[in-house]
Amino acid sequence: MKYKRIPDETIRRLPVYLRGLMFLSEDGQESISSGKLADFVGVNSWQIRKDFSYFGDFGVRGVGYDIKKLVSEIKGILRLNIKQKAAIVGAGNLGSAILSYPGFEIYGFDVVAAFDNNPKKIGKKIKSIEILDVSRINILKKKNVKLGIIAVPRNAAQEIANALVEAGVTGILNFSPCYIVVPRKVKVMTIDIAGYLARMPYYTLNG
Amino acid sequence: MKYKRIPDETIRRLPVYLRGLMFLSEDGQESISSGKLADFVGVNSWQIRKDFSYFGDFGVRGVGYDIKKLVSEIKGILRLNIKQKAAIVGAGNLGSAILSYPGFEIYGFDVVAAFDNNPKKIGKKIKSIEILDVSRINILKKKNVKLGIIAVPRNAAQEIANALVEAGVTGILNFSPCYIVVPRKVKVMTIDIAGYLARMPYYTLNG
DNA sequence: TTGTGTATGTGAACGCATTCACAAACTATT
DNA sequence: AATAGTTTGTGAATGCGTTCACATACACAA
Repeated sequence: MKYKRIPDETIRRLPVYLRGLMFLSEDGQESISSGKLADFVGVNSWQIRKDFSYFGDFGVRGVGYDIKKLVSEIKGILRLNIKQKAAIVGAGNLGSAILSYPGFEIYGFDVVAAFDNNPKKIGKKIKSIEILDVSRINILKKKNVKLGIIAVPRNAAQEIANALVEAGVTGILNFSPCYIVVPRKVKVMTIDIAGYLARMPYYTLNG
Repeated sequence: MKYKRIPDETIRRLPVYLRGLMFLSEDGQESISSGKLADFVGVNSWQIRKDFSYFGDFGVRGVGYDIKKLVSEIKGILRLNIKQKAAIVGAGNLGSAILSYPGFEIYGFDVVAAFDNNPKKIGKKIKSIEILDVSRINILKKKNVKLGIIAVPRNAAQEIANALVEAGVTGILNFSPCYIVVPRKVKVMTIDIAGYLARMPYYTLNG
């Protein structure tokens, strides 16, 4: 094989492959062809082969790919071998939903803190996590939490982002529908749920 | 100007521009330059100009863009002029959060039905929407609902998708972390929340 | 050991999106 | 009316990702 830079679009697809492969692995399967995997995860087989080719020779011609090897390799690339600590800010509807979302554990994420500014919520627990006042976000520094999830109304998002950065967070997953400014060293990913929905009519109503 | 096909990536950015512009409009502003808008929404100014150039001459050189005209044009392209009816399946944590998410209204979406398979939830209301049993999804045909939102555990997602398609839905927003198969005429957009998070360590831990 | 069937790996072609650079068009001022 | 200062609009260059086509490699059977 040849070592190449892994394209960003490939990185974007890796979690898709990963969850598919982990599912198959639990199901007892040991290897799978790019064609079968394609049907399972919804990506073209040639795209899958190209993607895998960026980081090694995992396939055996005539046979397919070794699932366990692939899982381990993808986890390594995404740095999911190490357990990641995360904190969530905003314990409203969306925040609570995210907090109790089962999907994070399979990737090795551990939500260790939750914050809100509503006095009624502070002190209560969700999934054994006590909700703290937002003014205490800086405890994340001590806890060595590097990942923050923002689920607050848009007008508070920038302020919360600032607090998170101040507390040493290097990655922010932002569910507020707005652009937030951070130092270059910090990575922000914004998930604009309403934005997805807003594109729907374009695709379904156009000829 | 020259009429060209609007690239898909431009379509993806339109909701971003739209919410920024609607915000500015409510704020009383009437026009804005690509540079200022760039700072506000987090997209390069040349990218903004290029994007806008695909669908008309809205700018005045030396001045900027007329916000109201832009808002109206973008809404037209995305087909957001007509009020869209949507239904949600799955009234768990995530479903409830989505149901009470304020962001959909601004784009003109109206959630008119909710479904769940948990007998304890059926009959209850969230935001004045009564939760119905999933077996009754086919009433969407009568209600003329074309947009379905799936927020159920992954093992139920495909089944629900089938029911939605059967009920005449042409667009599905899927929050379950799995690939679902539908007829070609139906558009599926999957939002894999955990997938976003899974990519975080790659960006924050790599040199 | 030879042949048949299957599936990978990858260079090359292609297509699409971003970025650049600058001419064109407007305002404001004197 | 002329000049200075902005800001748009867009052809061209660049860069990136997808798709294609096929040589390569392995399993299995006879």
